[in-house]
Amino acid sequence: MTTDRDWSCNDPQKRIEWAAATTEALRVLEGKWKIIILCQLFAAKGPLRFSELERLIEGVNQKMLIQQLKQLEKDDIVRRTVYPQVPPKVIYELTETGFALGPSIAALIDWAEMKRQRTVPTPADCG
Amino acid sequence: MTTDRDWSCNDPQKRIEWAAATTEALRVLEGKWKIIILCQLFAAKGPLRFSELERLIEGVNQKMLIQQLKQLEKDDIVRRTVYPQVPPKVIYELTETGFALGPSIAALIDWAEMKRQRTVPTPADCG
DNA sequence: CAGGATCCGCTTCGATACTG
DNA sequence: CAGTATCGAAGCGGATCCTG
Repeated sequence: MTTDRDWSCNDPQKRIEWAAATTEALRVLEGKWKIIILCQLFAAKGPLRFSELERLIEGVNQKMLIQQLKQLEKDDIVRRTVYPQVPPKVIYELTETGFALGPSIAALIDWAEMKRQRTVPTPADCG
Repeated sequence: MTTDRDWSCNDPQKRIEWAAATTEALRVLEGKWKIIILCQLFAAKGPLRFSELERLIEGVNQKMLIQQLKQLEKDDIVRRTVYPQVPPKVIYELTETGFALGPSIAALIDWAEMKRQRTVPTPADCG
């Protein structure tokens, strides 16, 4: 893991520039559902249909899902493929850039799992 | 890396339950500035003062920074320590749970860096 | 099935001004 | 320095109706 990498910088001005550039790059992940969408796409290990995403992501509605997918597509994180048939079929999958997020997503999923195991079996539940 | 881990599940119902639980766990990272804040705290390899965070995170305003930090504190991701002195000094640092996000954060930073290097030197700039 | 368009209320965000 | 208070702007969420 790269946990021990050193991003700090002796030059305060460069440190701020680095921070600004990082902020800018992460801006494409802004949006309430984007990381969750990416988690599901990554965990699926393959393309997902719109309806599958909708079912996997609890609490999202069509409008928001479409909006966030559009932005991810525009930012070249996911690719949208339309099959010209009736009824229509549209699949979403990670682009190369999106797939490069794999390590982050995997680590996030692991973290979520750990957090869940740590918080679910609370002693308070035993009365 | 855990990129080759298998989170998929043969049982569709369990797959949906897993997705819901993951969504729920990731909810604490919702908010426009949280991941960016965590990136900066992680890259700093130590506590940061409020004013330092403010300087490092371009585009954030005091109100949002305070709000997001408060939520992160409530969710036990960051710890807030007040030094009772004049002028006031408050530091923020990762808790154990927050620090456990290290691998994700590190990978996100790497991704941002890669994305930057890939998109900045665009051939279009050469006319 | 996979959207698109619009309206509406709610929540979040952003800018400025002010406080201990 | 590290916050609060306030207010307008933007984003989110739900409902409804429509297209191919």
